[in-house]
Amino acid sequence: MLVMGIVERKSRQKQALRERILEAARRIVMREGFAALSMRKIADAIEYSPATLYLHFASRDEIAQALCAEGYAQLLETFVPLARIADPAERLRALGRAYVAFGVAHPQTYRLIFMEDPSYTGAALGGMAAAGTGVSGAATAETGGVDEAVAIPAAGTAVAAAAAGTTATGTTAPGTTATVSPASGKTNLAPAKSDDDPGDASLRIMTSALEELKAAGRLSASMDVVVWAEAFWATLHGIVALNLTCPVFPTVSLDTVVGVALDAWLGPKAAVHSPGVTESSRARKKKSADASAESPIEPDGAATKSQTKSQTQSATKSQTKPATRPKATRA
Amino acid sequence: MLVMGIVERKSRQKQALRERILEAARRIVMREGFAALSMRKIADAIEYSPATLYLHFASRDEIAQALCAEGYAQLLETFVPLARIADPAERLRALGRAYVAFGVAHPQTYRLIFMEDPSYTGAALGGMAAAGTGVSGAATAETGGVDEAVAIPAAGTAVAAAAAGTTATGTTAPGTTATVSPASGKTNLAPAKSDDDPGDASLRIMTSALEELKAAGRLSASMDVVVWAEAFWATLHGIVALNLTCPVFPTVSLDTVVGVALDAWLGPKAAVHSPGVTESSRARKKKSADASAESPIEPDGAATKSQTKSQTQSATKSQTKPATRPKATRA
DNA sequence: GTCTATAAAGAGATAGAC
DNA sequence: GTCTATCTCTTTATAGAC
Repeated sequence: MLVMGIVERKSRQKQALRERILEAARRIVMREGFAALSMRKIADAIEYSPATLYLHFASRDEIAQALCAEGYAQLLETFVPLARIADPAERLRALGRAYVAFGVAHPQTYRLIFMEDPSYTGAALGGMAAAGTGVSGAATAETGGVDEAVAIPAAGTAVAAAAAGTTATGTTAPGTTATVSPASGKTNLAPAKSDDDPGDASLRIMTSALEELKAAGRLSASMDVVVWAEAFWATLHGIVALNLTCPVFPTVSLDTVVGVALDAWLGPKAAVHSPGVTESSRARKKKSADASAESPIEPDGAATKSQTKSQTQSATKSQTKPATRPKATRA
Repeated sequence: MLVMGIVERKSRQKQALRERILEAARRIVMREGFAALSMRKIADAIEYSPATLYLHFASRDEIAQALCAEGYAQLLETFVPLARIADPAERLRALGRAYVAFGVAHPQTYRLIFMEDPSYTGAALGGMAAAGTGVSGAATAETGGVDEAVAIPAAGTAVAAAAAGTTATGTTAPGTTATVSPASGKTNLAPAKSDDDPGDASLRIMTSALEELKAAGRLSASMDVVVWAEAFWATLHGIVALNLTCPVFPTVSLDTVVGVALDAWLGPKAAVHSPGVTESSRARKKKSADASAESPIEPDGAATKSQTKSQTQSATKSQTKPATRPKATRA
């Protein structure tokens, strides 16, 4: 039974190196963007030869997907505490603000998981995919189809599991699925929702809030929850994405834009109907940026926005078109 | 005076080749994505040597920016006819739908101009940049700052100019600024709005509609037009961007999501207040996808969505990580 | 398990002949 | 103006010695 221990030690060592690889990869992505991630750079960073990496990951892509999984878990994590907010509308507001704050705080991570490659983005959204399996037919337009009747306990379980396995800095959770294929290994993996998928869990947090909103009569009964949720998400994503890509996007403060968007979807604080409002309460105006506690945050490691811009840019290009830089050689 | 003619002929020939280069580049981008664009590929396509390209463009980047300018003009073009819609709310709805339709119909073009590189995205948005010059301070939060008082004729002029020089298929307009630096050569280029900038023109179309809306009392008087416009844009961008990047994004029909989003911002057809509604008219529900005339469109050249997905993906990777593909060699 | 060395492919950009 | 030839540099991934 001694060999057992040796085997385990070796296994631990192997795991440890795997961690180091991911850690280095994560740092590179955060500093220089995903496009600048190369096997060589990782190898240099951990002071191993490139060949060694292939003993732990079959390809660069597999590393990328592992990073994505981390990113999703990290995002989900920021949602978890907010799921306890009693009022569903306020909960959705908080989720929205947290979502944007996350994107702005971790631009490269956000880019990686939501703006880079469809296969990366799709990896953690298996649940949605399974539900709305078709491409864009008028399939689930009725009112159900997806997880209309999800109970919050289910979401809570999944959330807790995902959150537990992930540290605050985003280290890979042992239980987190790193590759795509063996999706769960926990419950059924083929047909419906994979149940411990971060994307799914987030979706459930949102839809359950929406269900409550609807049940409370604050959302038009005729509104399809899924449609609303997707449009709402798109709005948030648009704000983040533009902010990351368009140099001049929020001409005004980001908080202000987010506030207006939340008002548009949830009403200026009071009761909600279609996505409408009771027109009385507009004493708030654009001062809706009161929850500014979570907005001025340190970016991934890239400093403030204008810096992030040029930095990201040069970094990106240094890999998209890595070659030559002959001016440095020549001039 | 004969030499003049010869000079002109040569100049025409040079221009023609420049066109051919851009045309080839455009085709490559549309088919395989921007990441797959390389000088060699262009050279092969037009059957010239790579070196020749450098007589017309200083770098790959310059070609990319020329393509961006085309893309912006192309997008602006789709807006022009809609600027004549009388009702400002309906006009904004139409603009929104057209925007999304454009993004879906020309995924690679949209990616290039709005999702790729901040410098590309920023190139055509000089007007906005000039106005809100700072990065994100609470600068223009008051109510003006940008072009609050723009008249529609001004926009009309710029629009006409841009539209005239650009054919339906998106061929480079002779008058269109290809490089970044010589922004206009027409009016003042340094301080304020460059006036013939597509991004600016589009912005003006939108803000003027908003001004009318506000003047008609259908938009809360306290609402900052610029903020509203930016949030509205973000929503549309989010819908397009998610659709292009997230394999399963619109679980339901894209039109439905767009319709709900438009309702959220403009109200379900009737009068508008904050971004609210009169709660009466909800006989429409999600049947708001009546203007579906412009939605089922042929994509850039990439077929339907699911195909676009995998295709884009492999194409993208074929340049981001172009090397090796040794399985093909080996297996 | 880890390394060295290298294959195989591609990129952007330039020098200099014609 | 155009091409050939080349430089410099990058990448992923593997083979085989240790």
